[in-house]
Amino acid sequence: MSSQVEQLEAAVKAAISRAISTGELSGATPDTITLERPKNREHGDFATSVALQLAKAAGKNPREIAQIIITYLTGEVGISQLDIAGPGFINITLNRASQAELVSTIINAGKDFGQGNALKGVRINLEFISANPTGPLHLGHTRWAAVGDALGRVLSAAGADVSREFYINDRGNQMDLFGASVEAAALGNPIPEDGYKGEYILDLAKVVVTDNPAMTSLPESERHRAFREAAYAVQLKDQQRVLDSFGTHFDTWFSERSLHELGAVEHGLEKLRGQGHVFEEDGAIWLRTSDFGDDKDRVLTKSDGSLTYFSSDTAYYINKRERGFDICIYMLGADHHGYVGRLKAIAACAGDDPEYNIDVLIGQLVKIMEGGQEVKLSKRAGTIITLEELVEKVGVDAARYTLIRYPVDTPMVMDIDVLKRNTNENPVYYVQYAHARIAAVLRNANELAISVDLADFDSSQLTHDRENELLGALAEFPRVVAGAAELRQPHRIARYLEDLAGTYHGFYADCRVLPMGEENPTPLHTARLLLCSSTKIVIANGLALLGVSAPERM
RNA sequence: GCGCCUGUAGCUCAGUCGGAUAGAGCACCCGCCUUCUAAGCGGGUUGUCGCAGGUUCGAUUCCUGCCAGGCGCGCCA
Repeated sequence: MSSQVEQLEAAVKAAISRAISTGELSGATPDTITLERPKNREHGDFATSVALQLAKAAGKNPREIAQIIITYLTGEVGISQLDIAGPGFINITLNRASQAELVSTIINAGKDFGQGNALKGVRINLEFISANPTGPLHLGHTRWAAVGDALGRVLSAAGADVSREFYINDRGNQMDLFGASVEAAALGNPIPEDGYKGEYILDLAKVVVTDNPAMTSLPESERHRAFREAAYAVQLKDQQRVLDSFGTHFDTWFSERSLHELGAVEHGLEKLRGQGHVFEEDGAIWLRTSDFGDDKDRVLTKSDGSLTYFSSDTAYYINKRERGFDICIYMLGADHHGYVGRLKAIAACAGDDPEYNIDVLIGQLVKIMEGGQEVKLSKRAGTIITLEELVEKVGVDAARYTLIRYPVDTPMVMDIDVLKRNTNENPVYYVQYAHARIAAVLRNANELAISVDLADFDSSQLTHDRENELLGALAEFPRVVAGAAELRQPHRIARYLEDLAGTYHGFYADCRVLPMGEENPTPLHTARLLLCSSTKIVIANGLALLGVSAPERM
């Protein structure tokens, strides 16, 4: 079923085409018509500036063009009024009753309202967080834990086939250092100079030794390995537990080691060789990424024969593509933005289109305030804030919502004190409150035995300005979801929900929903209840896209 | 030096695939609960959209240069 907006767009396009075919307009019909919801309500339900855009090609005054379009648009189903305003805007006012049919659409669709097919058939690999399994997840990972998960939900809602992936960097020096640190802690030895010194290392050591008391008496070479593997397993499990309780779930936990064990690195190298971008120099094997915009070429195999981290990256990308993903999305922190060029170059070197097959999102860093002071984060000093601590302080909903509501390219500051408050400074409550409020109204209606049956819905009852405004906001939802998916910006969902909640609160203040006192239920009561019900669905669907709960009571 | 991001109200930030009077929350002032959740609603005050040019009917939005802040530029992982 096409949405109201799509129908309107088609109608405007058709009107222009007809005007062109009769010779009243010259030029071509634009591919897309932009319809926007005017900020000023006197400008109708929708407005379009096509007439202004066509002015040049048509060689006519924009207002004249608008007039011509209007003559062909008059009489379209659902349109009640057409006006020309300002330099040549066409303001469209919809027939209220036809707009109110949206209520039926939403209620019939239920959880599916907002789902679209803009990305239908597209297989997307969404990789985020991808932390080393050498410590707890901290604030730096938290933004992606929330935003990445929300983006996954949004992309799915737009019809994409999404797989969320966590790449485990379980190979290399860092792992050995990590193992050695835990081992030293268990044996009561000093932690190695450049090892891991957080307090959690001591806790890990205890857990590992408790689980395997015999481990400390193994021969040194075996002991080394045993500690590393045991600590790795415990730490990874801990990360998985924390993410699970945060509501962020992965389809695949992909181990870097497994990439090597499967021979994917050699396979990737062969594939790149076949594409002709691999060369040898100074005893090392290089990928000529500079052919595709990277600053410099990158080493795959060092002159001592060992593999670079970059070689894993290339192998991993090729592996993803061979698993059938069309688009690989990478979500990286700002401190890794220097990787964008080489990641894109990998795709190009593999013969792919770096503009389509790979999409790198860079998230600016998150600062945290507590007690009016910025909390300085330093791994070395041991002042890290973990995801788990943040959730303990402010709760999952507030943490997720706050992290998602800002575009990721804005550096953000989380104020712990504000997030603990149940006030409007904490917009998640504003949105959730609207949902709980509607739930209360619906419960009361149920007690009063007022019909909320769509069969009793009379759309012509909804004539109040507030009702119209609310309907307009509800109608926007599918576009917002599609836009958030296309632009990879889940924060748009949050902003929309805040706007919708505000519109609902305004409606609630001015439009009594339930009968008062001895008053008998009328069709207006039923119509308004159904309007409430559809608003509740949209808020719940929106919050679900963010992984935030929609409470029935607050 | 090169590259990426940011600069919008007193504060924290939206908005910008070019559009009609630039928005929200907080803060400050004033109203609204003897009937649905006041975690709410309504009203008032606040801006050289970093600076300077350019593109055009129209620029906060696009282009160029500059200024300021953050981050990054390894045969590290």
